[in-house]
Amino acid sequence: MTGPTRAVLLVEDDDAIADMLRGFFERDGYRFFHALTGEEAVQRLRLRPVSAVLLDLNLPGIDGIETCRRMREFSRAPIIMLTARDSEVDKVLGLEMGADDYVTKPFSPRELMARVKAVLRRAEEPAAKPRILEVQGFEIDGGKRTVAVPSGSVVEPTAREFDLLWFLAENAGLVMSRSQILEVVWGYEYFGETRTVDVHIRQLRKKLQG
Amino acid sequence: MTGPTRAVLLVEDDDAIADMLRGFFERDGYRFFHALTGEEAVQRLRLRPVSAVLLDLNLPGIDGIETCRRMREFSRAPIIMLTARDSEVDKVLGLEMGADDYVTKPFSPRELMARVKAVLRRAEEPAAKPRILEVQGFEIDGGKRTVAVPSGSVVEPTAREFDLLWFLAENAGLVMSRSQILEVVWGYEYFGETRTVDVHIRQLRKKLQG
DNA sequence: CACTTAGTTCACCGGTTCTTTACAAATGTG
DNA sequence: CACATTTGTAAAGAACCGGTGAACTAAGTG
Repeated sequence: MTGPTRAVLLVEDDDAIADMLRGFFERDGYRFFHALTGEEAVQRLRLRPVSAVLLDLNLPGIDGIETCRRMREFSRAPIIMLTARDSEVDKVLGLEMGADDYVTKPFSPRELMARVKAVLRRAEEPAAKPRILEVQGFEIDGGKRTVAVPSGSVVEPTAREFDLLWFLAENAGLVMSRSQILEVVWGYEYFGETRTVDVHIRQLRKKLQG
Repeated sequence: MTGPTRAVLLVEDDDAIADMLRGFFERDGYRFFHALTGEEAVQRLRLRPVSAVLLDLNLPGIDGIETCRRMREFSRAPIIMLTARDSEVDKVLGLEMGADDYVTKPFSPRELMARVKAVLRRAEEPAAKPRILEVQGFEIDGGKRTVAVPSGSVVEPTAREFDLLWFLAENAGLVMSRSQILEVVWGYEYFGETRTVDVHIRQLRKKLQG
């Protein structure tokens, strides 16, 4: 779970389906973007890379296959296609076009999320390793999610606190605005107060001195 | 992966799928053979042994199950079945017939290749060494699938419980999220509730403190 | 069939964590 | 200095999380 927040881009013209999926993904800690058309999706993907694309094949305007092709011109993001049952033709076409997986409608949200996870895992596997950051005498253990402070004692921050510390330590020396921190640590779709950061910082300072 | 070139034999009556898979496998350094019918596949396998057989269940002429049976009469090559969704009957039958794994359609080529690799790996390490993990006074016996607790008594967890314990013990000290645990212990395609993990953990704790 | 066991899901509770808010202190600016 | 802006602190309520009992399903057994 360490590492950057995961984001998915859904390309789907049915708002009801999109809203439903948004719920599931956000509850699971993903950032969720929704594009109504293929053109919009391609444009979005150019602007902000995501961890995976969920691509409905039945789209107004350019269809899913074409969308997939255009995306593949510049992005290697995993693409999961959402297809109607039994459309074998589309399936083969889609896979040739560079899709990574398929889910046939109707699908359960859980199944879809499992596929997304499988795809992400495959993509992330080579790199995934528990790291340890050393900053100013602090040893921040991403595996144990603990911090060894200079005095010798070991602190166990809460989840948010640790994510926050990890982010700051990764970019040690760089000045980060509150909204930058919120974006990365809390997730891009978080609309909370920026002062929340202050409170967590304070909590961290308290825990890390001593 | 030292040794002879890896070769797979696909038994599949759909040329489009076959061509698509050929691309994936050959790009990955496999030799790729394609048979359209069960009879043809059996004959091929007699002539030239392969590292793995990918066997579509829906075949003209003799079906996948029968093909599998005939192959097993003379070959121990790993067989991966390609089945339509929801054909539980076939699945069980296939595994009883001696298949090593199965993949439900539609599948992603990458998923299929991952399965092939897994099967090959298993085949190459014939004697799965029964290991024993020692963590915090617990002796976890992967062969017997039992646990000797510090007090001296020996516990026999259920299958899931043991797999869960084994995974945690292998990564002793590391913090694992529920979804990480689900992915590894339950399997990548598991769609269940994350709280299931809690319940099994509780059960383990109960059994291990004694 | 009744009965057992394993596995999964759910609802609830109590404690922790997170977020917001309000205000004080510090800092910047004319 | 007077004022605005930013930062630190404390407290309180909301939201969340982990532990638990229990219901339920599925599979195996006598």
